[in-house]
Amino acid sequence: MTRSFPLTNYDLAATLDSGQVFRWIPRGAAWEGVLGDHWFRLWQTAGQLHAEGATGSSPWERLLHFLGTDEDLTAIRSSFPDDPPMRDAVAACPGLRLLRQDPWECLASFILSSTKQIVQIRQCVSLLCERFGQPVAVPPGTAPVYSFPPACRLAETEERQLRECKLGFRARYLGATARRVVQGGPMLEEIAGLPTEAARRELMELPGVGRKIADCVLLFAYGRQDAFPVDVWVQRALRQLYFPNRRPSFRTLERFAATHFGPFAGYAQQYLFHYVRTRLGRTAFPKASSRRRSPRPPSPPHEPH
DNA sequence: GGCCAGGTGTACC
DNA sequence: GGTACACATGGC
Repeated sequence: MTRSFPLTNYDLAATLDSGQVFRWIPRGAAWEGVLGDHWFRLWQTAGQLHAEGATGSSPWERLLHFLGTDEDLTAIRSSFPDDPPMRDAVAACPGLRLLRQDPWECLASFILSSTKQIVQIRQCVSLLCERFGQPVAVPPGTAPVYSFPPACRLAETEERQLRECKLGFRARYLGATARRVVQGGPMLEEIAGLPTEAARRELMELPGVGRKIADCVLLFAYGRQDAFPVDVWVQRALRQLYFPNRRPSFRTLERFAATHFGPFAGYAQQYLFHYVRTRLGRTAFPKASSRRRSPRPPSPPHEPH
């Protein structure tokens, strides 16, 4: 059955294709994906979201929670620093949103993400679901889809089988983290109740999870909108947009990000990530050398008017 | 064929 | 506190 919901200030395509999630597939003007054990097809028209479920008992509330349709995006955007880079990034895609994902799926997916392109992460996640997930009900004529395999399923899977999903060296991390999550009982639920810094430390105890992946999980699954993942794209964005003609160290970028972007820094990060990835591209941002010093004395980064 | 990809762990200084 | 390198695989 299909239901419609009011929806404003929301760019569904950009949101589902912005590197937060890896299993939503465009089909014509719609997007198809799985939430838990439920298949959905989503599309939007002026002011409305349309959602088709495979059964009459689809979890609509969960879908809306996942999409974050209740979030006041205007208030969030107005908290951003009023500087040219942020204005450009927001103008490029004003309806970009953060999703509220399942922590395990998000954690496992980002363990696979290290030094992989997003298209390859999608492929790995898809293979994992096909081989170790459960079939999910779909409408007649729709290709079969599968749920994301739970930690207990991956914990008992041999590393060789994980590697066959093209995980490479990440297979060992995924298996080891799955076992830790299973042994830890409700650890992923308990993390939800911790302050952000304590939650980050807990996540970073898991094999294959460093600062960046921990921040992705905090931001994309636990709703910690002050978490600010700094990956290669965000490094490029910060260097080019805020430190042109300089060679800031990674540490400098982290310190800058921690203070510059305000209480919704993670949201600002997603706008910068999407902006640099879709509009500016890779070639505009040569990798900064960590050895060479700046040829000129440092000047303050770009300040608001 | 070389470089790069939503990094992390380890060894070393 | 840092820096260098290995780790798999595929796209461009």
